[in-house]
Amino acid sequence: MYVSYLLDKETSMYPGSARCSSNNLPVQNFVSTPPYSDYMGYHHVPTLDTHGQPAGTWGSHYGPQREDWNAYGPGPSSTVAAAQINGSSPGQVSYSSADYSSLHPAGSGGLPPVDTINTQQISPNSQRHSSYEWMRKTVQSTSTGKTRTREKYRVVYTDHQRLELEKEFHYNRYITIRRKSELAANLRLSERQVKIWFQNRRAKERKLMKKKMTHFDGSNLGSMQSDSGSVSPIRNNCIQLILNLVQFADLLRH
DNA sequence: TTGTGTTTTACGACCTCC
DNA sequence: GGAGGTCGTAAAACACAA
Repeated sequence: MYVSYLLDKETSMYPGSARCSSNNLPVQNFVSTPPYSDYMGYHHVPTLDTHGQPAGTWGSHYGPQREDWNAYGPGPSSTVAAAQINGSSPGQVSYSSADYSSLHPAGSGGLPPVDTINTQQISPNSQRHSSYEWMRKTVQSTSTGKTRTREKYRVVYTDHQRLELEKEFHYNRYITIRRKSELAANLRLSERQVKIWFQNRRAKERKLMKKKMTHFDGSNLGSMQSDSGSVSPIRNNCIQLILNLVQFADLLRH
């Protein structure tokens, strides 16, 4: 599920409704959030933004992060391998209860615990990924001689992970250290992954803005609607559904 | 089915700031 | 010196036309 992708009318990205229609995203995924009325406007708020959550609602679960995946050591890779064996995607790494409990103490608030959501249900990854040959690959070296991560060159984040990251991005283009820790713990990503995701997301937005500006310079207002010229009705319905759910969640919160 | 273009993770190089 | 920023890029994942 791509909230911003849907909201920013970037139809070149996953045109149609393949992802949207394939996700039976439960309502609880849409945690109470204000409408993204100011989206696309940069509003860097360097101060801590708890998004209306009482400070510390997530508890002190700043346990050992999977920072850098232990330098690609045996730890994460073993869990990834287990995920592969179980048929789940790398982005849906199943952690041992010990790992999970260290990151998710009972009663922690904030984002909904990932395990409350059937990730197999909300993510199409299980359908997308039929080949995990990369697991067997040895260390790859590019033409420049650079080595790449052997264990996991690139994982595909679950829709839930991306949704939460996107939501956070809507609040702030720049994530605070604390929010990064919270988000990483709740999404079971490393802080490094969260940081890089935000970097890439900002780069993407700059790219989109640049693209739209070039279209705008050509006084082609029609192109602002869609790069492909038309918007799928199903996609429009998905957008409307998401907006309705966000507003509904906001109403419930108040 | 396959070729091709796009998007998504992840990294390195380089820069700035504290 | 470390953290985190941008920028450029590699390569996997994905969508889609032919």
